This record gives sequence, structure tokens and C-alpha cells, in this order.
Amino acid sequence: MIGERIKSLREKKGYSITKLADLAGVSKSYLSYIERNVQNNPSLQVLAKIAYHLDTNMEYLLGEELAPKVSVEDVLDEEWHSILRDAVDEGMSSGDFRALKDLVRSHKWKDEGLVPGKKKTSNIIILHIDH
Amino acid sequence: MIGERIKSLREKKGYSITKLADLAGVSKSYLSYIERNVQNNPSLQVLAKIAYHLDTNMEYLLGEELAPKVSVEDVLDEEWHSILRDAVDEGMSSGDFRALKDLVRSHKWKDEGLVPGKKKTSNIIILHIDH
DNA sequence: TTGACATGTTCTATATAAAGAACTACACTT
DNA sequence: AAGTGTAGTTCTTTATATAGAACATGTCAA
Repeated sequence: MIGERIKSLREKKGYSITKLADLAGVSKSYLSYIERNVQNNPSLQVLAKIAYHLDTNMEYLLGEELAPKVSVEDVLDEEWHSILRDAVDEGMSSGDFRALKDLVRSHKWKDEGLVPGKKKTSNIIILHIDH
Repeated sequence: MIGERIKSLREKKGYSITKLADLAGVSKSYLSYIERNVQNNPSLQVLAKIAYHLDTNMEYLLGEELAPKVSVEDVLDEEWHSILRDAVDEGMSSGDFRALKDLVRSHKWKDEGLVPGKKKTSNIIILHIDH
């Protein structure tokens, strides 16, 4: 059910109900109701705001209940989303990232056979950056 | 917008507003409002019922407004998304990216005062990468 | 202990989603 | 034309989603 998913993600991020409610701009009482499925018919806008601040999307929150899902978001796991958002916040431009990405590719990152969903730690060693 | 998608699918199926409203169990007045975006914040249950009787799913109806208002897309523009998707396809791990990102930050990227939405090209020069 | 601060809950009030008319306009009949 | 039917819209009301308290409970420091 949707309530459990929200609660689980919220706790995983270390947010209290109050914190998430403030971030998402919904009342904490309502969020409490939703998590316990006391009220299980939120509007799109409410659900979207909650999903955003949990670094996820509505499809995930809805689960299989209502929406068969085949979206690009499925490819980009949640960690990517949150990392990328941080990077943007920190002022990284798309050009910067593209340059780094191309570089990575040129060094045959793919050789290691990364499978979707599998995570690995970095093996980058950068000797110098100048700008 | 969601209204246009519903209307388009409805007409493609040859349904009148009244017909679809009856099938889906919502009032035709409300359906009319939704199609014209007079009211654009329906509940999950209403949207699910409409989607079902249009042989589609909520995802499609939501389209790129998967997260209306404060969506990921507002912060991470389209270019970011496509770049990131490419990177993942190419086998770049989140750990790799995180390392690059931290590096960028340590080099005071932010100093240049990037404002949200503004784009700039890369000024990275990487002398060497080893792995 | 005390009290100040978090946590999540349950009240009650209000805003708004949604229903159920009545209404307009158009197309066919006869 | 006058009637009949069906389309979609705009009224007005009702239901309920959501907000904003007040409330309870726990924790931790002074």
C-alpha cells in the first residue's frame, strides 16, 4: 500500500513526519493519515510533492496497485537522482558533467560489465583538474 | 497537459464525455472540468478509473508532469536527464559520479555563481585518469 | 525531578474536489 | 418550426481532502 512505501522511504532518508511535511508543503497531520492509510486517496499534487522530496516518483509510490510502469525513471535508480540533484545544487553544469562522462566512456568504463541496478564504488583517480 | 491526453484518448475510443463518465463512475461535469484543465488536481482514485476505461495507465495520463509543480524536471532540466541516462547506459556507476562530483565541489565550482536554469559549457581540463 | 524539545497522533475547521442538477447549442426528425 | 435526442458546459450543492490546531508520549539535559 502507498502508506507503507512513503513511510519506508521517509525513514530511510531519516526524515520525521514533520520534516517531510514541511519540505513537501503538506500538513503533518495529513501525511500521518496517508502513511497509515487512514486517507488513501491523495491528489496528484500532494503525491507529487511527497515523491519529489523522497527522491522517488509517483509510479514507485503507487506500486503495482494502479500503474503498470515502464518509464525512464526505472532506469535511473533513486541514488542517481539524489546524487544528481546534489550536484546541480552545488553548481555543476551539464557541460561539466558531459565532459566528465565522455572522459569516463573513453576510458572504457563499460568493460567491467556493470549490470543495471548493481552498484560499485569508484575507481577513479584524478591527478589534476584545472579550470 | 493531462486534460488534453484524456480528451484525445476518449475521442479516439469514440466515447462522449457522458459515456466515459458513466463507465468510470465519475460525474460528467467533473470530467469536463478535467479535460479543460479547469480543475487539474484529481485524486488518484478518479484518475485510475479514467485511465482504466481508456485502456491506459496513470503514467501516460500524467506524461511529463509526473510530478506537477515541484518536479524533478524543474530542477534537473531535460539535458541533465538525457546525459545521465547515457552515462548509466555506458556503465558509469553512482560511485564514480559521486567521486567526480565531490571533486568538482572541492574545486569551488560554485564560485562562478551558477543560477538555476542557466547553462554553461564545461571548463574542465583533465590531465589524466587512471583506474 | 523539571522542563524544553522532539516525536506522532487525534481533534475540528476550512478549502476544494466531485456530484447532480439545470442549461445551452447543435443536429435530425416529422 | 416544433419537438426529440445528444453533445458539452456552467450552475449550485455536498462530500471529503487537507490544514491547523491541541494533544499525548518519549527523550534528554540541567
